[in-house]
Amino acid sequence: MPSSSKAAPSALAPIHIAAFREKLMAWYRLNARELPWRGIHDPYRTWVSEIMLQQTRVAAVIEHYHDFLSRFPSVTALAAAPESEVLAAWSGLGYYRRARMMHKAAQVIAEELQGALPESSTELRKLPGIGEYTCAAIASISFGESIAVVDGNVERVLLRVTGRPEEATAAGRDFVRQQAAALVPPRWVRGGTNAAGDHNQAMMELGATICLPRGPLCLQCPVFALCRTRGEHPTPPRSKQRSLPAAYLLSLRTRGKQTEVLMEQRPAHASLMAGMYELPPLPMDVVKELEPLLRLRHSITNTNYLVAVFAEADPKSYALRKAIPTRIEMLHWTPTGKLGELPLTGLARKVLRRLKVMGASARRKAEI
DNA sequence: GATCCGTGGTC
DNA sequence: TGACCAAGGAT
Repeated sequence: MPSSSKAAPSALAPIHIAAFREKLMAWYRLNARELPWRGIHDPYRTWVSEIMLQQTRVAAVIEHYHDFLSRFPSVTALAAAPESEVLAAWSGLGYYRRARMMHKAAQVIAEELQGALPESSTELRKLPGIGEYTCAAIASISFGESIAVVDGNVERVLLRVTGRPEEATAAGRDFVRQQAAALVPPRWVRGGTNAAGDHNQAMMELGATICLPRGPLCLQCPVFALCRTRGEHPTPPRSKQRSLPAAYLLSLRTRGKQTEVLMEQRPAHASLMAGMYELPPLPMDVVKELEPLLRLRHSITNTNYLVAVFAEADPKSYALRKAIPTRIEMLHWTPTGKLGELPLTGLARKVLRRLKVMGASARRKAEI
């Protein structure tokens, strides 16, 4: 334990830096997960993976990564696509601003940079959606630049290893940045080995698989011997969640051979999921006596929605449809086969799949 | 610097 | 069930 008020020597001693790197890399070579964006040599794909991975779990990214790339195989293809298609491919990943900004950045790259990503962190940083972490990640992984990444994993690893108490201050962040910078190896790229890029990925991998937020697996940790805390690292409490009921209408009709479903577009100026499509929301008082087709939970940031989906009890009645409070211009009958092309909210996508209105592979069918 | 932006798995 | 979390960025 670092204890005491006497300037605990929290920075890693220089002698330990080489040892840390070597132990980390030896571990990484044996234990790196095989991920779709590992071992590729395509800056565009690395960029896509890094944007998708922002605040998003690996499993969720894997579900979208291949589909996104088959729809938009290159920067120029992405730049040429309508925004709604980009959002449709992003549906379910959340933080839709990421998709909008990446789309804009692709247009800048296509129009001003001859379709090639900038190769330095400084130039990458100028693109929309690419911040301090992402520019360093792409520059090191794709181009071998010796620059440290600091994400949530790296921060946790370094605070634990050095024993510095967590402080949400500029000084605390500076400390972590300096430690990370001291650890990145110099540029060295030869035949499939990229010292800085591999080191950065190894740091994140250690945080993601060993130095876990709770219950770190210290006995499996390659740098256990160098660690000051052995996993002690209290984290500040978060704001607490609330639960709210929500109701939606599932309304289907037949036109010729097609089944259509009534969808509602969210306002273009909404702060949340602007312009995306969902099932029409119903006022709670309209449905309070009714039995839903489906109940499920859906959490958005700090709110846990207790969702119920209703259909007309009598198919010839329009009682629920008439109860939709939204302006009619925002409502659209959509053939079920085209749902995959629509920028659906994650909740709408989840409900439509659960009720088999939309197949899990509807997107692929729509492509053909 | 604080706040906002989504989701779904896990326990 | 509620709490917690995951490779941040923009404003």
